Amino acid sequence: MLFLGTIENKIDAKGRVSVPSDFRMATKNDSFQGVILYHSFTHKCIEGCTMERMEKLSDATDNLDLFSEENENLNSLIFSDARQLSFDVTGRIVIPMDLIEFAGIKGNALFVGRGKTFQIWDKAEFEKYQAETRQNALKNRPSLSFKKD
Amino acid sequence: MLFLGTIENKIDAKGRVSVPSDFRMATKNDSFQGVILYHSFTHKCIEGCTMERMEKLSDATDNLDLFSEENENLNSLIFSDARQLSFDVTGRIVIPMDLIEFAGIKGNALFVGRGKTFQIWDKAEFEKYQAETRQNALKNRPSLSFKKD
DNA sequence: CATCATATTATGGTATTTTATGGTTGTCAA
DNA sequence: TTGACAACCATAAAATACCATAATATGATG
Repeated sequence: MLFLGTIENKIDAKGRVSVPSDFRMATKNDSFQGVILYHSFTHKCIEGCTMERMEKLSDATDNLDLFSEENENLNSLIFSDARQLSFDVTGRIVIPMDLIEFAGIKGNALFVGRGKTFQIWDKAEFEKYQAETRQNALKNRPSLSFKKD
Repeated sequence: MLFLGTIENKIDAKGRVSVPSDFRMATKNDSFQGVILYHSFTHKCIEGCTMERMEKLSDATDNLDLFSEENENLNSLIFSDARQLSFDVTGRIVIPMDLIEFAGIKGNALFVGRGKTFQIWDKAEFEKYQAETRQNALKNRPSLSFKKD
């Protein structure tokens, strides 16, 4: 299953927030009932995925030379920064404060589906980002077509 | 299976509408019993497809590259706008209000088969669209015109 | 061919469950 | 002991499951 759609939920003072129902459903077949969060390398937002995908990433980096510089960087950048957050009984997680601050989130969190991954934005920041990139993305729209079905 | 034909069904006040039987049949072998809807990038209508197709699209654009901004923007545009809607026991879905408003649908929804995808139109809007494209087609295909004797 | 029976679909209304959210309490470790 | 954090209630609103019926198609039979 995929992370689809855009949902806005409130974050309380403790950083507690409901993960959208559809997003939770997207992980219901996984052994780990929760999500992995880490800061985005390209935008002012939090990125998230399933544990399953993290393991896939790990397998991909395993193919690199153990002592290569690349491997060192990837491991330190991705895995050291990632936190696993499990859902509580009502479907909430507690987002660590440093991630909330990194994304500039105040009060409300925007969950943005991206297929295999998702992002968590401050609403205002997301609108700023969209204004900048939407037209560019539309220009590249022809590349969206399938090569083969 | 393909989405074929054009069927008109009623939408109630909650946005609830029966998906045409033939369209439901087109998804009967999929694991997700429902459809994915998103707003058209080119027309005043809603577009739809199966979850299977979405996953194919995800596989095509997913390259595990955490640092590619282009990849990020592209994924955002498609997946952040998509909603997964499962059929209820009688074969209905609830179309989100913002999509209904985007397409200008009032009362009745026109399901238009397009093979691997389909569209949902307001009837009047669809007829307007058809009239426009017919004229364009005529303009661009002078070879169709009859010779006067 | 007309008519009746049956199955499927479409539609409307209501009841129940799920979700999101806030607040409180318990617990473990620094 | 106190501060951080997880577990535990409680509740309003929203979503969806449920039930009943109408409309349509399908098919059998005399």
